[in-house]
Amino acid sequence: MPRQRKGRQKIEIKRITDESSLLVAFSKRHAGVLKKASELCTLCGVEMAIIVFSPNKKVLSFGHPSVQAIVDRFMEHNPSPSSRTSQLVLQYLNAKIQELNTQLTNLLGELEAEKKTRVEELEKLKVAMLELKENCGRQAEKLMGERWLTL
Amino acid sequence: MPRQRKGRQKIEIKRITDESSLLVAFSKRHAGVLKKASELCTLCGVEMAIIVFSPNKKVLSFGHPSVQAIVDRFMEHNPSPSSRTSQLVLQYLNAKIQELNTQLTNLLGELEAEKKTRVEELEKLKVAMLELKENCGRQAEKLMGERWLTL
DNA sequence: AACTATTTATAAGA
DNA sequence: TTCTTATAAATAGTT
Repeated sequence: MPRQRKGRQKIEIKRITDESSLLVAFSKRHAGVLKKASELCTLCGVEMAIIVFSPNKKVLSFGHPSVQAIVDRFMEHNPSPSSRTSQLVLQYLNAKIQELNTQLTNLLGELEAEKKTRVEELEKLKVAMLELKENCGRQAEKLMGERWLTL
Repeated sequence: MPRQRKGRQKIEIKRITDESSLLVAFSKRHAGVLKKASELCTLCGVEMAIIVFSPNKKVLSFGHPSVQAIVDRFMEHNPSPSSRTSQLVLQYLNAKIQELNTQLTNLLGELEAEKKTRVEELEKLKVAMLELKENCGRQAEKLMGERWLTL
């Protein structure tokens, strides 16, 4: 090299104000973090995930064996409020369905019983009516027989 | 320093076999990764999270502003199969409940109608029976009247 | 946990 | 974005 250059300088760890320097720094350091992470995984055989929202609002992620696997495992240890809530909602809905099913079964039974009762009542009345009719005829015959005797 | 020491040596990036060396390396490198991550957050103002399952199976995590916030945001972008599934289950259960409610309403209506029909039929038969009874009496009177005339 | 020789990461420049 | 290089920072091996 023809002349001496500055090379790396010590920097203060605070928000970089110049936008383009920030993007360059992000790109380099993000790559650096991922490299260190993958080395950690290989050297120590551990499982881990990194999720980053870049300055351009893009989602960058790293995961060994996969981000999804790690996040899922994490959620088991630390369930989020929202997942707790949907667990509760699920339990509630299941209970509600059981309840409605029970109600339906009971109501169907009641309806069946009602229909059966109706048929039975009609049958009884039919029998009663036939008896009434017969009784009416017998009484008329008896009446007529008595008249003949008194004459 | 009294004598020259070896200092840092280049290592191959492959699983460390000696368990205690592995634990030491994990501890140092894990700290290193978290430091790099926190510098990245400060320098570039980005949000990120790191989740690690240590060799001792403990969950170690870093998050800016919080692991939960980052994971939640990530899940919105990349819903896991399990959360997709529970969304579907939720939809299904809600639909099922609507259906059961409709069935219940219909069944209640049917039961009401059945009861009403039963009452009406009984009423009609009662009226018919009374008519029959009266008719029977009238016919008897008529019969008796005829008899007196022929005598 | 501390030390330090050395490797590795990276800020600045091109 | 990518390469180069001087230098800061991380860390392997040792104590």
